[in-house]
Amino acid sequence: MSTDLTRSAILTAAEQLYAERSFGEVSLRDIVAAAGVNLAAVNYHFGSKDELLAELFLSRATALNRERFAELKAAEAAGGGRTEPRAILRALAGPPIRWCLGADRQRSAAARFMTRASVETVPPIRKIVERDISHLRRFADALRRALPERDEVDIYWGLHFALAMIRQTITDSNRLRKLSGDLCDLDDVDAIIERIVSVAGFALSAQHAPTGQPATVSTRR
Amino acid sequence: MSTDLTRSAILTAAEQLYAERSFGEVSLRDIVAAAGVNLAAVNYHFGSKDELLAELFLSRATALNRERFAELKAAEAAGGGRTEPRAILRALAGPPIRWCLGADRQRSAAARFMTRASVETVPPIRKIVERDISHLRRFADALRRALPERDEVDIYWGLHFALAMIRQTITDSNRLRKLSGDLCDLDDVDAIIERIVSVAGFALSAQHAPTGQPATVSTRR
DNA sequence: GTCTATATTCGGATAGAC
DNA sequence: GTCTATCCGAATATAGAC
Repeated sequence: MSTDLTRSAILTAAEQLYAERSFGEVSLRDIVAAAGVNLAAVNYHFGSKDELLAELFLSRATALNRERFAELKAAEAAGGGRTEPRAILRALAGPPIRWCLGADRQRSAAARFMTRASVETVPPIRKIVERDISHLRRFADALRRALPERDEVDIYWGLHFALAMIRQTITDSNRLRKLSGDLCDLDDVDAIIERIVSVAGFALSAQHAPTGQPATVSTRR
Repeated sequence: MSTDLTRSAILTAAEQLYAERSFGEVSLRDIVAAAGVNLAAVNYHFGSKDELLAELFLSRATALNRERFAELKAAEAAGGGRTEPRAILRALAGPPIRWCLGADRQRSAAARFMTRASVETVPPIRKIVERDISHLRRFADALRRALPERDEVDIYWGLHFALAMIRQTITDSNRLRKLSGDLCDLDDVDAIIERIVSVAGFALSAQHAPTGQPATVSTRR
């Protein structure tokens, strides 16, 4: 391990390419060209293309989860007995949105890479993504404890929608910018996070009429 | 043209395979095997793999847009001068969600194929997807007319989030089912559409605090 | 229009020198 | 650990018989 320059050059180059094109469309030759290393180095360091992808994904997923959990724990600690649901949502949405829209280019690539990889059907990724459900469960549990009076179904749908907005904002922020004629400000990262938190919070907390009727709003706090 | 059985067999087989695996992972050999036709038939009928994909995507996108616009026009006609925003959102979310979660297997594959294809980086698709922004603009305009007092920015973000929830529900309904321990009922399609409409309606209509403070809800209707 | 057979390209992986 | 050269399989595309 240690500080292997070749190794990390491959990882960062692969991440940047995978952020914009799918797994099948990026060849090892593309990667080594971008990294400025030799073709054989990939197999030497990682064994195969699949294993390179798996290691990259696992590494980023671990880092993202660490950040999310740190914020979740902080929110739970700050809330004492009853954690604020919006603080939980903020711990979920904050890290990936800040990664994607923040100034750090590598972090931004990492966020886009991860959302792209999460729909990839390649075996090594599927396995890791499925294991990732357990991390979501931590957030679901936190929300259930924070909103014990709510129907569990609303909690899960709210989580589902929160993830939807996070993903869409990571993958399609450019379309939003174009569609809005640059009206939507994608530089104010905190405002975007609050917007997602606000909408997801509504999804969690409001009554959603089964059919036809408009939803009524239960004001909390 | 006419009723070419081979042609349509290829299209439906390709659609079903693309619904579950990405473009690069489905070979022409997979497609012709599933369709029960000869390998050379693809190039004879479509010219190339890319052109097959493009024709398939264009065909489905056209059908989906037709359905969405029919509902949009009906909503606008029913509303007279002032169209109900939720009816507009229903015209956006209803067709794809019904396709995906309804009983028609081919339609379901079509919905999943389209969301998968829309993130594909292959040239023929990119072109069509980008042209698709104009269809979204129709919905954005309808919402602007329906909510003239709202900040345009909220309209665009609401549309963005609506598309996010639609996409996530199409691609990740299984994860939701698993995460919720089968609590979330994915068979009640109308209830799901109403839930999306409800949350997207909130995104459109409520104040989203710039930072920190909880959002306040403006009750409509 | 449909088939078989084949040309051609491309990409992942590896052998073996240094 | 790094390089060159090469192998091998897979997949698209096509030529040409039927």
